[in-house]
Amino acid sequence: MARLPLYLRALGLLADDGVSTVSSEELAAAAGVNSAKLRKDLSYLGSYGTRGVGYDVDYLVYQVSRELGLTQDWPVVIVGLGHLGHALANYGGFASRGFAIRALVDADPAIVGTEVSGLDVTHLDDLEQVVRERGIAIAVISTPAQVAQEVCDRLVAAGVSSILNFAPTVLSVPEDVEVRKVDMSLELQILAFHEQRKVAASTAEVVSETLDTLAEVVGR
Amino acid sequence: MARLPLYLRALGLLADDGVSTVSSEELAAAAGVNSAKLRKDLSYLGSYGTRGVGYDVDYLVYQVSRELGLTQDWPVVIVGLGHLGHALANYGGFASRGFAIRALVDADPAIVGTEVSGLDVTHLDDLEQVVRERGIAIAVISTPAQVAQEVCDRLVAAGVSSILNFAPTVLSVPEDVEVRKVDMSLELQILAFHEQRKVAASTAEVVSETLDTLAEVVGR
DNA sequence: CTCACTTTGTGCTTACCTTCACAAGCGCAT
DNA sequence: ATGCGCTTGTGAAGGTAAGCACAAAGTGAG
Repeated sequence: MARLPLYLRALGLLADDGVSTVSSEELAAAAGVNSAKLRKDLSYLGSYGTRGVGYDVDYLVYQVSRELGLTQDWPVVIVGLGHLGHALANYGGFASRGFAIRALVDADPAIVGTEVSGLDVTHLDDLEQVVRERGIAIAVISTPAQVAQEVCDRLVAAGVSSILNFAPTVLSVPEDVEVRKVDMSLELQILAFHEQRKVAASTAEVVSETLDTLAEVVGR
Repeated sequence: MARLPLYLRALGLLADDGVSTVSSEELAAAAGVNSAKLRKDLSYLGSYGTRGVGYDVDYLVYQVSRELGLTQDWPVVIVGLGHLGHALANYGGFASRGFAIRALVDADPAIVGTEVSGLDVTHLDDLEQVVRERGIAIAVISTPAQVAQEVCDRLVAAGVSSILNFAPTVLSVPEDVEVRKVDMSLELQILAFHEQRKVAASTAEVVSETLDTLAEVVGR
């Protein structure tokens, strides 16, 4: 389930606060979901709760981590070191959540060879070699959209089977490869859509009120 | 619908290629969705297609943009100028898609007053003032998780009604405020989950094959 | 030991979303 | 003018997920 990481984060915060036991109600509130949904999700992993008491935080953290495959560190390559790639390379949230950035790759000669966040930047030409040598199964694509598909194809050919795509393109991959995409413009456009509807709604309200007033006046 | 931006991007690419008419089948392939779904989504906006022919690309771009509220430029504020905030401020994809970054806000005195991507960085203390003066309705939060809720509350109080949250926290807001979140670790964890299952599946396969072999041997 | 209280795990209903399949409509060739 | 082929728009079926509501199960006090 795609909500497990959310629960895991909430559990981590609780553990940091020294909480040892949590009810589905509390955890659901912390994760922003319905409590029945949370219990159903957790029951899918097995019966790790105690009726009348709740869930043991540490034990649940372990079980959820295990289910998510986070008991080991996954080696990750970041391809494309523009502003976004840099930000991702420097983002501390990865290391603390079971991911180890093991390679940085770019095509720009001005960047290749320099050190970013403690890692040497490798040239795109050596992509396959780096992926194979370092046993990388998960890749992050933060290149321009034009080259994203080509990079993707090469990653897949080199054995990568999970890709996180920040480029605004639809990537086509074999069905045994998992792709998730993050598109910031797209998210903003969805917000604009709702914003637009709010404005339209309030305009309609004003029009409606105006018409009511008119009707009153005419009715007199 | 949350897929309209996806269609819009595909349509933009087609328009750039000089394509004037497109069938639902082609557009669906370009956007990576089912053609029936696409037709139903578009029919919700009205009947803008011609049977036997398809959709006029330019006209459809206009209609979708209108529905998304992208015929005007939305002013946006970015709060938090760490690596990610910088990347967002420099991202060209916003301006070309109907968004104008009008303000950058941070709490770090070392950054306040400097210029990033052609805009002066304002101090967090002046957040409300900037939002009101520049008529900002959409905000991007790229601060550390600890201060995200506080920043969010202040934004809402200042009149912002749509928020794109990059901080790994669940924000609580009044129900008339729309929040969308982008959490990169979360996406990676979902990938790790699938990766994990692939490994588990292939291990199971090996075990199963081994058992088969054993059964054969024993059967002899 | 028993009873009252708490919280999990889950059967069932409801709502939504996806997809198939086809009638209706349009253009073009003859 | 007529018929053929293509594509849209949509009714209906199927599937999936959400949430209510309650039985089962555990705790602790008296």
